[in-house]
Amino acid sequence: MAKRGPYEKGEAKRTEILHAALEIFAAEGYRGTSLRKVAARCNLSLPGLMHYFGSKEDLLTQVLRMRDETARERQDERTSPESYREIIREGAKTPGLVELFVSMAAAASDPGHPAHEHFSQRYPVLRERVAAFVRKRMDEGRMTTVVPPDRLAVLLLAVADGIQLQWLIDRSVDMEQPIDDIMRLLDPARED
Amino acid sequence: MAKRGPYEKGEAKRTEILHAALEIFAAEGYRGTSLRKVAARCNLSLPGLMHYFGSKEDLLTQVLRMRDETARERQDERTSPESYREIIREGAKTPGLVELFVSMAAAASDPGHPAHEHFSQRYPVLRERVAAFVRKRMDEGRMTTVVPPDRLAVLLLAVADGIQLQWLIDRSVDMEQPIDDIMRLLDPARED
DNA sequence: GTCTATACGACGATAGAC
DNA sequence: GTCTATCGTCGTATAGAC
Repeated sequence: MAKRGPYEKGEAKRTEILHAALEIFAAEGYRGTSLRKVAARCNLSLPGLMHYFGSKEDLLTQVLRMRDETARERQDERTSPESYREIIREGAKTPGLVELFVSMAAAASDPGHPAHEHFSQRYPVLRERVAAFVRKRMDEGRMTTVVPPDRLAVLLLAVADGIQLQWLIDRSVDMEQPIDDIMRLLDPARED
Repeated sequence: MAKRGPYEKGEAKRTEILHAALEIFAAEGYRGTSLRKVAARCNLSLPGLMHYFGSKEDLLTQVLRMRDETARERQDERTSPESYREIIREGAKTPGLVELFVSMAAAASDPGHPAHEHFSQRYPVLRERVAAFVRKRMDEGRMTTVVPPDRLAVLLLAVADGIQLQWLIDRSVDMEQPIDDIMRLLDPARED
């Protein structure tokens, strides 16, 4: 561990590729972006790029994973309507990545897809985190208890994903408003 | 108009192709299904199929359009939580078509995509239909008025789309439960 | 381990004959 | 209206240089 390992250069290149891929897909979208373009950006031949990633889907999966991790780091441990909005606001800046996320999620419905495991793990984790937040709010008396936390978590995640789908088609759709609306509807102190 | 036009056979073949495409994509999913497979099913060469549709995306767009129309016919004019659930229940039988819908929606975020116009028209229509339903419920005093109908429509559609995304990854997710939950949350007569 | 060169099969698309 | 033939590009696989 004292001496730097033999993989130092490789790891750096791997990261460079992931960043380049993220950039290109963010700019040009999922469709019409080829691995050869990504390879060229990294001054690499196509097989040179494939040395690091088993397949295109493998590369894309790791792009999503990296994106997920940086988003989580920024958010730390706290979950709140504000961090919720923050993530959405961040996504609004990069339509290409939202498109990538949605396309990958659809493709990953096949259990054989490399990203299937990623999403299979991701959703339960997100659900549990949201459920924990909901429970806290309930304890504070700031959230209705007519629907149990785990089901409320599914509902809240659905709102976030679904609004992104509508926004992809029509950028004038406000992605934060529905978040505000659902939170207000869940507030027991609201005046009807 | 009295005599049948010269397009009679062509129209029949066109419909046959659309049905074959829908079948194959429902069975094998969006990914990994080629036009050559669809052409073979119709006893046609690839260029023979392309004669009817300008491009693959064009064909897929018309598949979605056809699917949409049959769904609407079944539903008639009435919009209700029950018809809402009915559509979802129908979708649950054909994961391949749900995947197709989601993938197309993502791809159609590009204004140049053939399906962009389809989705651009579809969402406002759906929103208005749901909003009309919401307004009726409000008038009957069976729905909260804290959030205006048009915003509630966006919210309800987001729930429906979002839950499909979660279900694509994890088929054990109940797609009807969140619908029930949100309707309950919107009911002013609910006991908190 | 890192990378280039080359080749393969399949895809969507097009040109032109019949 | 439908075909055969062909094109360019895609993701992928293999051989081998350094």
